[in-house]
Amino acid sequence: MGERRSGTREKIQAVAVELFAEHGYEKTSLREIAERLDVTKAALYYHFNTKEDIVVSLFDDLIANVDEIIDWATDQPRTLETRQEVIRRYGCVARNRPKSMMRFVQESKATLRELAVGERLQARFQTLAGTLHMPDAPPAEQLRCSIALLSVSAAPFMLKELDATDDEKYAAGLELALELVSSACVGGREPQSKPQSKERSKERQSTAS
Amino acid sequence: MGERRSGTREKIQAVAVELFAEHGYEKTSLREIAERLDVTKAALYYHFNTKEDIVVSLFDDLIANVDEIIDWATDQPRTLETRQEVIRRYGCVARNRPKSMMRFVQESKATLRELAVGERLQARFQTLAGTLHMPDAPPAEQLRCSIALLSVSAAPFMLKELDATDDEKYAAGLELALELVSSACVGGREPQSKPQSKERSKERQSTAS
DNA sequence: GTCTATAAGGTGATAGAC
DNA sequence: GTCTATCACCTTATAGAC
Repeated sequence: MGERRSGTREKIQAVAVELFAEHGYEKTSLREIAERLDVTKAALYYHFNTKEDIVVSLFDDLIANVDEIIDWATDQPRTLETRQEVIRRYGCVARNRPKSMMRFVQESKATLRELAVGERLQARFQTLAGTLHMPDAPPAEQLRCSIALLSVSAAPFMLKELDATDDEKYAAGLELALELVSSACVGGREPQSKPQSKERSKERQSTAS
Repeated sequence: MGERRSGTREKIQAVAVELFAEHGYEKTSLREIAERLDVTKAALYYHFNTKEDIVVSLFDDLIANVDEIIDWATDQPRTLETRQEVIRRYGCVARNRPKSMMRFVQESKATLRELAVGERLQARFQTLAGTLHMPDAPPAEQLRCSIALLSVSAAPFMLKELDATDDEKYAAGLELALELVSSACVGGREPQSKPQSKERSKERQSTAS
């Protein structure tokens, strides 16, 4: 289980995700990736069978990590605490990868949709968002949850023009995301006679960063 | 100024934006567009000089409409009312075009970035978001404003899985967007001693749809 | 305005030497 | 593991007839 490999595979992945995020998947040619690594195109084919396989390999552990969050959330009571923890965990997962990865996911959705691994990703995000609200929650509620996930993972490149550190931007995304899931009503209807309403008043500090 | 043309140009645009949004710009070939219209590739080149020109033409009046909102907002006092009106107007602009257009903008950002018209678009959105907060607003505040614009224009395809009409989804996006710009603090610091604080307590009805 | 025919170029991918 | 050389394919775009 040691690093017995030369690490070329990982270098290919790192360069690829960077170029895919910046210029898009289709416009990034294997020639371009190879040139950046000072190898030839053919060398890439020793490590990956196809161009698409590079993308698939990129998202393998992201998907696994999201699945872990989903599994955890499914076993928890649907409380405010749980929703906040889902946001925090997803924020950690997003932060623990190259920034360009979430950027690729967010800014090349049309491409990823064609790639089948994109469908898998999309399904996970859908399910993850589903853990943040009741199944029959109203549209605005469901939208709020999807946007909370976006906020906690996409802040650094949504605030690209802003002069601040990535840390500050991630913190801002987390702050907003927590606010979004906290103002959410738990059930499908207005939260006025539900027993869950006991959780609805103990928050409102930001816990940013 | 009448419709003296055969309308082929408009048909090309309509088909193109649909395919670009669904499969992405690069993966949509001119052959594919032509086939859908039962013409040949060469016919497209009578109406547009290049493939990129089709995209440019697509966004011409969207950009013009956004500019109008920016111009209007610039002349207004930076009040809550103004911010809400910006959201409403942008929501109208987004609704008044094919749904696939905003989808293309949101889901093919990497591609559009390479297309130069994408840079123009992006600059407009940046400026429009800037009208929703003070120049030195904290990161979370700026993020909230960007996300409000996203919410009001992207709800129908962000809620793709949801079983509801587009009208309901647009309404949900508007509701959330208004909430986001309403909970925003006006200045760069906490709103406690600013004179603008008089506007900060007359809202909190949703005015959805 | 639309067609047929074709040019020019880049792409993903493979074969086989080292 | 990486190379050279090559392939088949598809693309955008153009020329010129009708």
